Amino acid sequence: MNVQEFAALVALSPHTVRYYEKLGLLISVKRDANGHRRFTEQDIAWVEFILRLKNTGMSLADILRYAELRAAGDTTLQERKTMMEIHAEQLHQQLILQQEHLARVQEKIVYYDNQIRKKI
Amino acid sequence: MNVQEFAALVALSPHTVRYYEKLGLLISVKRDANGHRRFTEQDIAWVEFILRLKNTGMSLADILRYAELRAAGDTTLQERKTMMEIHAEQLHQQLILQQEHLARVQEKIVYYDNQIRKKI
DNA sequence: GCTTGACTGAGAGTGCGCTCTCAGCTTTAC
DNA sequence: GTAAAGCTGAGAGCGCACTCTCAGTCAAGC
Repeated sequence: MNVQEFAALVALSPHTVRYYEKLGLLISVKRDANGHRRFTEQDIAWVEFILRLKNTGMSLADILRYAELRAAGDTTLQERKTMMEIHAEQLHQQLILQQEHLARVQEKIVYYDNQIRKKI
Repeated sequence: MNVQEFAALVALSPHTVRYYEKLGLLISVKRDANGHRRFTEQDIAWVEFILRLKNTGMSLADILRYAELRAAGDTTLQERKTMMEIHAEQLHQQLILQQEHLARVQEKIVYYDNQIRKKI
């Protein structure tokens, strides 16, 4: 598929897809005779995982490091596993924090509710 | 307390504290005879709540809107409650997503673990 | 009286992650 | 053959949230 179709499937703009490839996040994207990118199902799965990492707070620089390890092959399995373990732990801590934040916001809603009741 | 002590207590830099006041997030911070800011316990509680909103993805522009409602007094209680309800719902959805992301990262760790075992 | 240190506001600079512009190239349709 | 559509890379521009620089003011200690 071309860049437009691919971008639509992963909910990015074609600009952003090209930007990610330029950064080095999308390694070995095939090209046709005109030099136009041809994306595959594997590219979709890969970008979707990248977006999970990004949406859980990993910087593009760190994702790039991960993409480079992946491109380097099987010798980097342990290193990639370690990266994911560290990230999973951070994400776990982050989830605990977010739950605490949510509880405080909910307390605030109850407080406002009481204030509003008092005034009526 | 002065800006330095205050910044340390809320884990911001003095620069950022002045920046937040300039934006309008910190309304009615007292000043001493020299024009130096004098922060109170109430300012700490307020900034801590602001930081909860920020750390759960609310933009400073939206937080400013909230701060302005708060400064406007009791007539905005309902509006503030509505803002917090919308934010709580978004945060709740975000938590579900993050849990899904964490599960996928953990699956990846198991996958790497299996690959590494196979190679040994 | 003079240095040191902490404050002040205005405004410039930074880093990140896009987002867009633009000139040039192909292919397709008329 | 020519216009339209969609691609290309290079590079400029943007929005957000800081972060820093700088000139100036003031209080305290020597």
